[in-house]
Amino acid sequence: MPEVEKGPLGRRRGRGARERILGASQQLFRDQGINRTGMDQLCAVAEVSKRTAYQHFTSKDELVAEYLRRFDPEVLPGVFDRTDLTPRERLLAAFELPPSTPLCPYLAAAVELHDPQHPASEYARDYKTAIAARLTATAREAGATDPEQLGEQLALLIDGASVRTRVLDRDSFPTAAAIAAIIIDNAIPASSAQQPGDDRETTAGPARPTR
Amino acid sequence: MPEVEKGPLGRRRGRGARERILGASQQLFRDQGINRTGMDQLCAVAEVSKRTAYQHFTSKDELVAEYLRRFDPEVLPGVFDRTDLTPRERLLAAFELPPSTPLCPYLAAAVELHDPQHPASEYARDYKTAIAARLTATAREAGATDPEQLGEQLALLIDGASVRTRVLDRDSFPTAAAIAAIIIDNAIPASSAQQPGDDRETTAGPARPTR
DNA sequence: AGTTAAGTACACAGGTCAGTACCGAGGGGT
DNA sequence: ACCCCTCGGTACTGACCTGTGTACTTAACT
Repeated sequence: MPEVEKGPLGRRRGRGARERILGASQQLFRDQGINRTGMDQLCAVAEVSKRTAYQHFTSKDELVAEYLRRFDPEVLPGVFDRTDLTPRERLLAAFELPPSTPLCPYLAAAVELHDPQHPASEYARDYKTAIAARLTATAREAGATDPEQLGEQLALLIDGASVRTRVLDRDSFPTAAAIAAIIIDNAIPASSAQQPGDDRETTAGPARPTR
Repeated sequence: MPEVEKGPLGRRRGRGARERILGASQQLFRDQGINRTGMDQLCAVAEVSKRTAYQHFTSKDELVAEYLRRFDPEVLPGVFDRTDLTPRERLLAAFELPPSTPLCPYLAAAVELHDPQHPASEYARDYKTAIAARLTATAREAGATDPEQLGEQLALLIDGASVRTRVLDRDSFPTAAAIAAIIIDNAIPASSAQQPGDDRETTAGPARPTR
């Protein structure tokens, strides 16, 4: 029989059922979407019995919320901690995502669930606000005259690139990065704390890869 | 009983079942999403029997595809026909949508269906490409040095504003319009008839009307 | 050892959804 | 008046999905 391996020594698939469930959620929700992924299939992939799953998460909704909470310490936030980059470079680095990035899971969840009251939707809103705040802080660091505005604008560019990449099935982040380079330079008076006029040449590097 | 009115004179709700079905689709798919709208509810709202619905559309998938096809002659395309505006004004007018605009149905469908092979997904791709082409044409008319790039960029801004408005529950089109104003001026040489390559001074001028 | 927490297997309740079958009835054109 | 097309109502099938109940097995801790 296709028993995976729960022999007398294989400790029966281990003790960390919760981790395996969340791992399977990341894979399946990303590949198939939330609504099209049933708990049966999820448990099969996680190699966990359904009973166990519902002992860890009282409902699928709760699992979805926890699944989103799992992305917090990864993805974009890593960009803001790179002290080897100037603030301006950090703002642009947010657009250099690996080509396999599918669709921001928060956007996907908000659209799929279609219920602003759903805990996952509210958490998505919080996350988006937090990302914009991070961008705003970095924009302020970079010397933007209106950091709030620039942060919000950059956040919009990221979301636009993410959703457009999905719909067109073609990487749209270079296009967004080109826009970002323009509005960043436009939002910083002359040069916040450097020699004036010398940001023209630097943009030619990472700001040109449009499409 | 709450019979709506199909009395001996109420002509039984008329002959146009197909129109009522599509009308109900627009309302329900917009308000509840595609996946969360069942055919039973849809038929009830359309005041149409299920039998009739499946005589007009062989499946729900086909209905969804037809529902998307219905948006063609409306929404954005109306902007491009406004001859009372200059090309540049027409590009900006694309961001002045009524505040009740929920989420581009093509984006919603592509995310909800989660299947690039679905006819509706392919049609969404075609539509997005067509919109970008329209923007590109207008950008060329406005004298942009790289109309393809500007058209693609503006399309990304529209989609970003649309999806972000949904997720944040707050109108993001003004933010997108501010970005659009900057990149449009940045992409048009000086006043649409000068030598390219010198986009330095033009960016500071009318690129401020943000939120 | 023995106890307890965690996990397993499997069946099943209860609901929803897409799609169909059957029959009846109205309405419009000719 | 005729016929035929369209629409209505309703019950139904089969699939799938979330969530639960029950009895059993294993790992870890003391």
